[in-house]
Amino acid sequence: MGRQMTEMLKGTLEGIVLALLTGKPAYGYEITTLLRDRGFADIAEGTVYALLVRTEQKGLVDVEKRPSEKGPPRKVYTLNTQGDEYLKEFWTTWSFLAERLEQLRDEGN
Amino acid sequence: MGRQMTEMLKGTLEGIVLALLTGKPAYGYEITTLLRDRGFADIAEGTVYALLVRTEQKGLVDVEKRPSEKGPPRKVYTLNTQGDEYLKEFWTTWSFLAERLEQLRDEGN
DNA sequence: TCGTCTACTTAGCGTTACTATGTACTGGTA
DNA sequence: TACCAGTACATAGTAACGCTAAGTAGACGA
Repeated sequence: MGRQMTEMLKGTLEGIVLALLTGKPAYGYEITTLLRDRGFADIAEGTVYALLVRTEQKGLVDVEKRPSEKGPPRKVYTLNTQGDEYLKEFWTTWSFLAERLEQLRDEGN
Repeated sequence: MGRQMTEMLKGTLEGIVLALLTGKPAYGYEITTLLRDRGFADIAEGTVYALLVRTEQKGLVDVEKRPSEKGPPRKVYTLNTQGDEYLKEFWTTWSFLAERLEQLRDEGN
């Protein structure tokens, strides 16, 4: 992973994961594959699990343990009301930043 | 400053500052005011100075000391060739991220 | 003299993503 | 049976970055 991308993901990866959870609950391993499918090929598993633990501690997601046919039990994460609220703030913050950056890039010639 | 914004600025603030330097050299204090004018009202001075030190150590900018009429001498930063290269990479990285996020937001309903 | 504006510096902190490694279960195959 | 790949989660240690807070220092007006 490039250094720039690593730093840029700080703060955004959380939003990305929460956005992936809107409407459809998912478990950690599943989320890492979803991320890979979306082009985030180099995000380490450990990163995702640590992030999920944090979001749970912040009370943004509800967790349910379900047996798997293929391995250890899955921890299924569901976005709750607080998480939805938090995600809205995320989009607001991101929009602000994206607008300023777009403007800067346009000026760049 | 919101926690989300603080985290999101990691990685992007550097690009923002380098972008501000394209074409027109500037000194630290000036850059903080430029940032404020652009809506980044809450970015601490210390943050900017530390960032400038880092960019200098990475060899992305050239520095020149010039006397000021109103206080201590200014350290004027100019984007050099390496910095320009780095900024290009920044835009590439950011575009990638912005596209994925835009897509995610669109799906969000 | 005091406060304000200009201008830069730095030590310590919290948060985050990455690296690396480990545990544990299932199923296929040699 | 032994081994390996795939599934699924966990965690200790590290690097990088932005923030807080405090400081130094010069110019200038009240």
